[in-house]
Amino acid sequence: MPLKRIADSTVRRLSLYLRFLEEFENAGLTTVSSEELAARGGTTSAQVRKDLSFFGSFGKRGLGYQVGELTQRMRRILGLERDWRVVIIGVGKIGAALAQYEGFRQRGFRVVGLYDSDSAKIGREMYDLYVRSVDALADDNREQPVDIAVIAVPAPAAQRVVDQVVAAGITGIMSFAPIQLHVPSDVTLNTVNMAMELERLSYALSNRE
Amino acid sequence: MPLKRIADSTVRRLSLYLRFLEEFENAGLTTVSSEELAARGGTTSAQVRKDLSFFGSFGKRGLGYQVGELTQRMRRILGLERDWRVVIIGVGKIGAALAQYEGFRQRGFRVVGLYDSDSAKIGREMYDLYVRSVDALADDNREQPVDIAVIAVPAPAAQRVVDQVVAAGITGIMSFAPIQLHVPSDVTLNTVNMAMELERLSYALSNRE
DNA sequence: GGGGGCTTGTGAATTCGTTCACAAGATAGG
DNA sequence: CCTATCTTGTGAACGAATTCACAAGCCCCC
Ligand SMILES: NC(=O)c1ccc[n+]([C@@H]2O[C@H](COP(=O)([O-])OP(=O)(O)OC[C@H]3O[C@@H](n4cnc5c(N)ncnc54)[C@H](O)[C@@H]3O)[C@@H](O)[C@H]2O)c1
Ligand SMILES: NC(=O)c1ccc[n+]([C@@H]2O[C@H](COP(=O)([O-])OP(=O)(O)OC[C@H]3O[C@@H](n4cnc5c(N)ncnc54)[C@H](O)[C@@H]3O)[C@@H](O)[C@H]2O)c1
Repeated sequence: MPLKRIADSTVRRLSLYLRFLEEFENAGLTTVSSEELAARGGTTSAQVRKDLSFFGSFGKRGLGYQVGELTQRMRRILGLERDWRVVIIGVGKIGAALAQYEGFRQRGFRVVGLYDSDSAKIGREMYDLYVRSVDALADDNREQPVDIAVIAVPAPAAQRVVDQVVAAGITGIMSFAPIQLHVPSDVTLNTVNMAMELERLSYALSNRE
Repeated sequence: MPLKRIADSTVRRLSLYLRFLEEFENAGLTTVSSEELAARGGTTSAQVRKDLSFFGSFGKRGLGYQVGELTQRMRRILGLERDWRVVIIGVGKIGAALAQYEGFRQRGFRVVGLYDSDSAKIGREMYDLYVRSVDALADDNREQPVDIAVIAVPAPAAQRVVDQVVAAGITGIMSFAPIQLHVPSDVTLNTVNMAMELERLSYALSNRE
């Protein structure tokens, strides 16, 4: 739908707007202005309107936006009207936390598989799923396609695991390993690098006024 | 040291460069060019040189950069030459994963305290520390100042906890709660919002080619 | 010691993202 | 029906970040 490439910063804000809209919806409000949305998100009303304008024109001049309708539109734009089938690879400390995380399921990200290379874990039931060997991934994906693989293995193993995921035919990857990963251009990769986030904080704290 | 405000994107890249430099150091290389650094990080050599130029001029024309020296400089710039005292508030699934995470300590982020509001957890020893009540935070901080508080409590409790952290006099906060938090301007807040990251992935997958 | 080959450091040009500012609609009230 | 008020949607202006392009410096070798 969008005519030109949408900036990453815009997509992040859409995600925020959606959260605020859901709050407004829960609070029983039926209409909201760009000004009110902006106040919540620490941005400006012009920014909100510009962000939305890339995707169409959803409001009524003089009135604002219908909360229910805009919520629906945001969901569609972000691809949240469907369920996403997610597998977690590496059921260690962070993998286990993610497997149990309710916030994922709430947004339609369903964890449908856990994979590990540790034979002590393979075959065990954890969080209502049986942990499987990474070697089974390609076959499993053929049987029931997976949309997103979450990588939660130690950094030195991450590139190899990503290669296996790609070879299995999975085209969406979210990684928590603090390294730069390489994937073919038809695979979408998103890395959450907590080490980098902490270093960013360290920089900010070290260089205050 | 930097003459003007440094862009967030620049700081993120510095953090990447540091990681690559450490790899080069471990591999025994003594010298590196902006071209080589760029290749690793998926950026351009001009970008690398521009990023570094905000902080000084660290290379030798015709030769490149001394790996050891540049590593040192990066550490100093990012504020990683010292140890940071970190407390984790909310010892649930993600809080526990973070408390055990080696990647933090390796970079000088030392977890020195765990806090929770659950009386079943308070007083228990977990990961070599005794879990304490959040009410003790202000006193504890007076005794031994804390640099960074990691917020790992449920979203509805997060703003209240942040207010307690701020009241206790801690001025660096890293939050994992998927909501917009508000802090006074002398407190530095950094939020890692995994829900947003997943939605970003959802958007990208829904709008490919 | 001078020339050739590299690579840095940085203004200038360009691209990208945000903010401004206002015409175009919409509503409400007299 | 006309006016006052409100808020959207969007070109245009502005500002920030990236990329270009090249002079300046360094090393090596002949
Ligand atoms: N623990 C945290 O809070 C945290 C925070 C940020 C980032 N991370 C990153 O997440 C990743 C995992 O960290 P962790 O603390 O959960 O480590 P962990 O050691 O607790 O868990 C790693 C898991 O991956 C499995 N594994 C190892 N190699 C594998 C392979 N080739 N294929 C499949 N599974 C494999 C191990 O058996 C183990 O179960 C690391 O890259 C780490 O840097 C962790
Ligand atoms: N689990 C994950 O993988 C994950 C991923 C991303 C974000 N998060 C976010 O991290 C936060 C924690 O998630 P979780 O899954 O670890 O939840 P959890 O329920 O496992 O843990 C929450 C902990 O916080 C404690 N707590 C609650 N209120 C408190 C208060 N007022 N003061 C101090 N402690 C308090 C609870 O006792 C519990 O120990 C949530 O905001 C969640 O959205 C979790």
